[in-house]
Amino acid sequence: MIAKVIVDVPSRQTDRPFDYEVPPAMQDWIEVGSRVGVPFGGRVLQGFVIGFAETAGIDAARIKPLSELLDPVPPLLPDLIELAEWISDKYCCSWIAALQAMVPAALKGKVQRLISLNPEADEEGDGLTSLLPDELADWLAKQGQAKLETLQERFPQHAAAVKMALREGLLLEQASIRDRLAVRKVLTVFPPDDRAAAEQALAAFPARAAKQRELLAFMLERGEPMQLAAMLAEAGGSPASVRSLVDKGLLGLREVEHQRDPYAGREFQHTEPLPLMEGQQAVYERIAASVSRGEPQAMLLHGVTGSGKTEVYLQSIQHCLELGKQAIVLVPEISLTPQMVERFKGRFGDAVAVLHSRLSNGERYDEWRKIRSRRVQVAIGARSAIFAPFERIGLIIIDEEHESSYKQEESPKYHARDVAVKRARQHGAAVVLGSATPSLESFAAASRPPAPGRESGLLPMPNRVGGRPMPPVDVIDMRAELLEGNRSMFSRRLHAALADRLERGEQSVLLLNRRGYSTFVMCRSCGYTAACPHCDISLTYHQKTRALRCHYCGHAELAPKNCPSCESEHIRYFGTGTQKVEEELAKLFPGIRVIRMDVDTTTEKNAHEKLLKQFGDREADVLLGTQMVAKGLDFPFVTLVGVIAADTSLNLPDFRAAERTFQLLTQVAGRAGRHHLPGEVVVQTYTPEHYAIQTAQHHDYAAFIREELKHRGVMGYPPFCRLVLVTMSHEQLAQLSSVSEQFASRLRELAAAEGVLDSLEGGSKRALEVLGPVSSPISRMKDRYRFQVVIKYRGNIDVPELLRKATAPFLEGPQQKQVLFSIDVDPQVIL
DNA sequence: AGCACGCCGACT
DNA sequence: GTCGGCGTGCTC
Repeated sequence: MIAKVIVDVPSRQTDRPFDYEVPPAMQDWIEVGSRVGVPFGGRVLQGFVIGFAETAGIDAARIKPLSELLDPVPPLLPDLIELAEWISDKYCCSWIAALQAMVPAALKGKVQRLISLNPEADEEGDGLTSLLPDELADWLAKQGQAKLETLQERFPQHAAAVKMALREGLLLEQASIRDRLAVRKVLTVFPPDDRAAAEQALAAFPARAAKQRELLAFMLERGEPMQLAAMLAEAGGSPASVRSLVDKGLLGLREVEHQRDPYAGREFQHTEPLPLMEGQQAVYERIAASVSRGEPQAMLLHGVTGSGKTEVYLQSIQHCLELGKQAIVLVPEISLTPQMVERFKGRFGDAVAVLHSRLSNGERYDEWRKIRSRRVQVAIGARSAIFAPFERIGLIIIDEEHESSYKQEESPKYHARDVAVKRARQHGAAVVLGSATPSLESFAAASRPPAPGRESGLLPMPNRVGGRPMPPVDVIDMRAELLEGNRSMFSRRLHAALADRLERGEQSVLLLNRRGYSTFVMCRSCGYTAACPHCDISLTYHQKTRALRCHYCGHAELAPKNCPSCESEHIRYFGTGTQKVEEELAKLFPGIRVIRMDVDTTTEKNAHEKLLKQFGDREADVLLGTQMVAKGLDFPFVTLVGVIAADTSLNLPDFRAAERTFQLLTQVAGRAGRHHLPGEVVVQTYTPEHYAIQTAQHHDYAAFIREELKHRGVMGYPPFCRLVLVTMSHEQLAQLSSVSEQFASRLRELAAAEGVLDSLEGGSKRALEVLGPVSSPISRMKDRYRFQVVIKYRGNIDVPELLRKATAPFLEGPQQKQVLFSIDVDPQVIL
């Protein structure tokens, strides 16, 4: 039997299955999805089995056997192997990158070399064994085998002898894959097996062994195993006293597998399904019916903020579980807050696994294993939770589906929404995309007339729970404020509204809608800005270390006191802006309590949650922050939302700028007046006439979509076409320029040969345009210049295949001199 | 990615 | 004359 294995080497040349012989002993254990150790080019590597064959595709003499099977239960399932192939094809990434994205990092095995004595050495009696230092040989004989590193540490002086012994076969080296982090083991103390004997011994204990006596008595009374650390903390004593009790055979001490549960010991208030409102009920029934049918279907749940989407999710999942199927819930990382987790844990208790980026590798591995071992039926998590290894998925929910964080920016550059649709097709599952502000792509897809006999995929929930009105939105023209002599960053309207909330003891949320979060350095006298010497980008200032750091390559330098260019002292560090707003607030409203949420205040672990909790407990009057305050917060005493400068995101040179602004304004406006107190929203802007702001003001998604679709149609952007961004990079500008030109023209030739090279403005069903090459927005990174080509196309065109053909000639020859190609299918940002 | 095999400079 | 530089190419 031959196993087809993808080896863990991130290189284009090895991105294909390699054939290995399956040793007979492994045959009943190995499956598609198994993780194996394989000999590869003189060393042992990790790989994944993607299939089997009777015979190998190459000369039988070259086939090697698999060296080990790494897990009794394969970490991947055949459907995920198939999905990995689909991802590698669609997103032009290596197979191994796609596979690796599906398993927790803890399973990325490392090679470990084990050294042992060769029992057959010196049978000829040539005396070679005497060359091995006795202390080393004795130690090894006792150990059985040892890690190479341990050997090196212990016998640094015997390097030559060890090398010789390995060469001569006195020592054997065995390479093996060890997980980065296996199951965590905890030293656990066990009460005596023989109670009577222990009690006797206790009575006979010498008086000076008081501590041992005490410990033994403690364990006898407890009668059940206890973690060593916990026991010592509770009963006092030292590990030595435990050790001697163990040596006397009175206590047991063993390593026990410890299951980490980040939510252990936390009580979750159990909740019952709430009665659904009319609008919710209709949507629920549609979803439930779809889950019951078991046919793949994607639906767009378009529900305004506060319409009760989460309750619909919960009951739909309930229905899915009752059918004996599993459910996956994706939420943006930022809204995976304790509030959210609580709602799911409260309804489904221990049937939920939670996967988010704050987990340690070990914790994530444990949550993942709960899924793999069928101990849970619901997985809730960020983007990568779409790969939860369930076997019968009935429902996949993607909350806030318009969020750009569903697109992974590193390879594999997949979009969780598209992967979800593919995975649902494999399982016959329903996909529910939920949003108050659906992406244009999803809206367009859901609005297409349904196939005959099928219902539309659009599920509207236009009303808020309890009939609460949407908060009124005031748009303030900051140009007029300035004309009338108000040079403050707060309009008179916002100032008055804030004063009013303070007086009434209600809370406010202030959003500083700034691009990025970085702080940069500029000289006010000559205009010098600190830039990275390796990248075409400003350095960001880090308060803690007083260092200037490059976000892209990690370059760091000490922040200068004087301008390096003109020696002036007028060098200034420009913060996120939130600091400035905070200062201004303190000046205008003495005694105001402000919680600032930006990169500076949320770098610490759990800082995010802590700050939100403080705000929820009404320890502050104002929550001031960047985009992160816009999402998913639900605080009853928030009655004012202020947006300090709505245009900053509008003016970005990106085709989604208007969409992002509309989404942000709508989301943040939805934070106000969610409960009994009525809310209001104040939006400050320099372009009040812009349709994104106008439509957000009137909570009019339909009007926004109409206008935005018009623009996208004229400009030729999604959803009217699809995009692929190809970025090329090289140290030498001339070489890059030449290759990128050749690549673009080759791409055009290939498209023309396929008969698809055509302006998108023409009426043909299949059309493809190649734009560029042009310099990338970040024109140099890590000492490499960057050029990009954008492909726009519509219709059924195999662009990945086209790209494979187009890049092929540039991937030959010496690799180090090559132009590097990076392909981003459906990019979020092209600028 | 590594590791081995293969052609040209500074050493015993 | 050899040791070793890392360029190039392969890994079932």
